[in-house]
Amino acid sequence: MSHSVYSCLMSVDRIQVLRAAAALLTRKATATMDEVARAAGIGRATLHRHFAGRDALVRALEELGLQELEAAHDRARTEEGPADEAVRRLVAEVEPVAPLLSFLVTENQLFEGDQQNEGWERLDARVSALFRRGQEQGVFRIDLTPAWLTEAFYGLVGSGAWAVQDGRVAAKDFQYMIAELLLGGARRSVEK
Amino acid sequence: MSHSVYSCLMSVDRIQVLRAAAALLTRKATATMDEVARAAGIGRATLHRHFAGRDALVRALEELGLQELEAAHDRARTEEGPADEAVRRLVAEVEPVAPLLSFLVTENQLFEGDQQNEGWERLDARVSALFRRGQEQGVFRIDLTPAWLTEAFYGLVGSGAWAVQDGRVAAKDFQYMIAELLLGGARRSVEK
DNA sequence: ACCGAGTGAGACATTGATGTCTCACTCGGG
DNA sequence: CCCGAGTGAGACATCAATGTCTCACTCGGT
Repeated sequence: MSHSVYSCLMSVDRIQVLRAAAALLTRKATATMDEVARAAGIGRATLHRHFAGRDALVRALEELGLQELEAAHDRARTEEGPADEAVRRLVAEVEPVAPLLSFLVTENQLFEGDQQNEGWERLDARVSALFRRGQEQGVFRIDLTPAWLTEAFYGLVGSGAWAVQDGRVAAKDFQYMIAELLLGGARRSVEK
Repeated sequence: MSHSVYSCLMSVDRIQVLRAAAALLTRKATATMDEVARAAGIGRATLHRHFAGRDALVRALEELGLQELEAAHDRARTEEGPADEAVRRLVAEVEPVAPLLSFLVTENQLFEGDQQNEGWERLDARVSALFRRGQEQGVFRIDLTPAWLTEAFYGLVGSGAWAVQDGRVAAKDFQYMIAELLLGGARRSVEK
């Protein structure tokens, strides 16, 4: 019995395999189970022993991503202080999960309504609440709905992840580019 | 011989089939050739007569999307006037192509380097030039690279298309939401 | 040294999409 | 009216990925 209780029903092996899978699928979303197995340094049979099938693998990745995003929110303490600063902290904490997030988002678009993991709703609610809080604080404009700002947040994080991956943006600029555009926009403003 | 010369080597039938395919694949990127055929109201055999295979179909859609995006640029006259107004015009003209654009972008991420259609480079260059022009005019901030602004533009248009499709944003707000966020950001500014 | 759980490699069967082909049918021009 | 190009429906063969199974091997604990 080599299993040991880690985090939440995840053995150490599972987590490592999942990380490798995430790293690969993030770059090549259509990767084969065989490719995933090789990338994780294990045999295809063993991969199947961990995850019943490709579907189960993606679900597990979804679970991992959701956990990490929730953790990012917690660390960023998005309920505290000025909303714009909270957004900056959130972008910073989300950066490591960005590629996985963008994979899951595009993958989710394929789940045409079947049954969405309720984790996304909770996450959406958290991001949305942040923007709403900012509006109530008078820090954010009220003519852009929290729902749209949430959507835009995901979109920009995804775009940023791809831009970095393809070398069109330096990795060190990731946080700045996203936070600045999201908060301040492209237009040059007098107040800075 | 029912073929007639339209636009650019495209018969009328082809265009109509492509439009139907775009409408479907935009919603369900993994749709079967059979589903595409049904959606276009033709038989699978006929679909194959028009497009050698799924690959050829996607390439044709890419070509269609590129043409429409170039046309949108032309109509928006992105080389004229203040850059921020040009961006607004561009967003407005791009709106009808947004779903197709977002499909092609996510699809392109799968073409891992094989051979990219050079049309994208030309398009990127055009968008990028617009932002660079804005910077030179002093209208846009210079600390966000044109490359990133271009990427963010695509990302926001894609996010907007999905948000509208899922009903999270009203279709009539599409242009405003994107242009305002891209230009002015989320933060409430004193100058308005 | 033995033993057994877990593994990797490979051999299958299965499934779903794809591509090709044939064959009636239709519809429009001659 | 007839003819033929183009079509839709369906019958295949093909191919790739998947899922399942077996078998020999390894390595850690005893």
